[in-house]
Parts: sequence; structure tokens; C-alpha cells
Amino acid sequence: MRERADLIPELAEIFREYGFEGASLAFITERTGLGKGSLYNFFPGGKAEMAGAVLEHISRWFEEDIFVPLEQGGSLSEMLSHVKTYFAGGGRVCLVGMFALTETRDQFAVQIAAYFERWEVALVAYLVRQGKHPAEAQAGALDILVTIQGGLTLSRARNSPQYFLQGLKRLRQDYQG
Amino acid sequence: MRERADLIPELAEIFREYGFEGASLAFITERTGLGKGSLYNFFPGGKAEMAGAVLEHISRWFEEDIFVPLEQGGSLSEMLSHVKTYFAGGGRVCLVGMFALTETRDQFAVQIAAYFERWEVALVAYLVRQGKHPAEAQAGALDILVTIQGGLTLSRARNSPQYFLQGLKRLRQDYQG
DNA sequence: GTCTATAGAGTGATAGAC
DNA sequence: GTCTATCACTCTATAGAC
Repeated sequence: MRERADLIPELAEIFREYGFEGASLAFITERTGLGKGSLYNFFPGGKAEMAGAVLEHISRWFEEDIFVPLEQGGSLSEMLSHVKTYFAGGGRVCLVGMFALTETRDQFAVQIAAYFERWEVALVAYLVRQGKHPAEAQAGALDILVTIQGGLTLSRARNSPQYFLQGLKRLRQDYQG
Repeated sequence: MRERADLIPELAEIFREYGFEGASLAFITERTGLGKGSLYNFFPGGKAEMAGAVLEHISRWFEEDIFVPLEQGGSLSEMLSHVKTYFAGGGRVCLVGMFALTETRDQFAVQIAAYFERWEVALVAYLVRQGKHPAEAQAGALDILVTIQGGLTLSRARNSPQYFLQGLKRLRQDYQG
């Protein structure tokens, strides 16, 4: 017997690989080995609820492993290392960024915006703590987010991690405390 | 009577707005005012051929308006201005980047990779001409592409152009000849 | 008996192809 | 406009845990 919680990381990988529209229920049943009955038992709202749960799971992971450490004395270098690992060195896409760019966006606009806003807040707090003026910290936070997302997109597009990895390297240089 | 060529920019906007999977043929017929018969007359390969033609159209536009000028003496500042206009100051997504992140990617992987590779080549040529060492020019080209793409993703996600616009501003400062 | 987890046939709607 | 395949989803049925 499986639990709902066990299912979410698996669903996350499926959505990452095939997108929201591209991941059909038939495929989800095949990949998870669960019938539709089980899936709708766990997620009465269907695919939308599955994707929502995945976004929530991702947000929670980042909250615990990225945002809170950053606000409680962690270094930017540590954050970038965790990010690098999470995104498999540029080989794994950001599901939130993907959802943001596609038609799926409107449906999950609130969660998508909240994810990046939360990250930005944590980065600003970090940079202010490092002695930067608020305006400078704000600009730095935007730069960091943009560089991570852009690196992931380019690495996926060119099928090469160098865009992501070089972006991280520059961020280390430019913002190391 | 409409021509195939007239249709392509309209299709581009539709894919931009709804994604490849999200743009149903029913919707495309509605928006273009053309019957399915006409669409299949222009694009016998169906949706895939439509998207392919759109990607080709985009590549040609960038080739003429961005890549060639950059290689033939144009400034980076000019390029960034054109890019800013093209992407409506961050309000318009990059269709190629969007396709790169979604399941659509495999189908169009060659065109997607070629688009960014071509852009990178033009940027490297420009930066070398500005006196940068090859390695430095290469790093700069990656940084520019990453910043543009990341800015577009974040601006879409947060529904605010500031990510894209601030990215462009930094690029102007860091790479102005 | 009730609840949760399971499977999967069957629903109408709509997809893209022609 | 017609076609067939497939879509997300509903529903019925059944199992075992308590």
C-alpha cells in the first residue's frame, strides 16, 4: 500500500519530464503503477491537484533546505551548492520555471509567484546581512534568481550544463561574503 | 486568400500564449479564422509543422535583426535595445526558451539548440572584436544569454518586467564597449 | 459496518488528422 | 466536417484493516 506523500516525488519527475499537459493520466497510471481509482483517491481534484501538491512539495523543500538556512546564517556559497545538487548540475529543469512559461501558468500563478518571491526575500535578507544597501541587495537578489533560471533554460536548450555551472560560478565570485 | 507566410506570426503569438500542447487546432482555427482544411493545406504536417515554421521564422528574424548586425559592427547596446523591444520589455516570453523547457523540446531539439548556438557565436564574435580574450568572450556570451532568458522567465513568473529590465541594465554596464 | 486503497470499464468531450 | 484515438474524469466493485 502506498501513501499519497510517497507519490508526490514520482509525480514531480513525471511533470518535469513531460510537462503538465504532456503528462496524461494514462501515462501517470503506467509510471506509478497505480490505477485511476487510487490516483483519484489520493488526489480527488485530479491532475490539477497532483501538480498543486508537487508545487507545494517543492516549495517546502526549498523553504527548509534553501530559504531558512540562508536567513539563519548560511552562506551564499552553501546555497549555490545545494541548488547545484538539486538541479543535478544543470541536467534537471526547474518545474516552477517551466510552469511559469507555459499555459499552465495561469492555473498556478499564485504558487509560482510565491516561490520566487520567497526566494527573493531570503536572498535580500542575506545580502543585507552581508552589509549591502537595500537597493544593492535587491538588485543582487534579482541577479541571482535570473542567473539560476536562465542557466537552467540554456543548459536544457543546448543540452549542456555549462550555462548553469558558469552562472553559479559568476554568482560565487560576485556575491561571496 | 491568405498566404502561409502571413499565418506564421499569428501562429507564433498563439503558441507563445498557450504553448504547443495548449494551442488546440480548434483554437487555432478560431483565432486565425481559417478552417482545418486550410490549415492542413498550408501545413500538411499539422501542428508540428506549424510550430516548426514558427521557430524557423523566429530564427530568421533574429538572424537578420540581431545576429548579423552584431557581427557586422553593431554595438551590444543596440542588440539589447532590439531584444528589449522584441520581448516587449519582459512582457513577452521567448518561445524557443519555452519549447526548450517543455516536453515539446525533444521534437524541436535541433532548432532550439541551433537558435541559441547561433546567438552565442554572434556574441563571441562581438566580444572578441571588443578586445576580449576568447575565453573571456565565451564566458561573456553565456552570461548574456543566461541573463536574457532568466529575466524573461522570472518576469513571467512574478508578472513584473523588473527582472528582465534589470538584467539588461547589468549587461549594458558589464559589457559596454 | 466503515474507511481507505485498489482496479479498471465506461463516460462524454475533445484532440489532431484527414 | 468526419474520423478515430485519446483525453480527464466518474463510477462501480472489491479487498482488507479496524
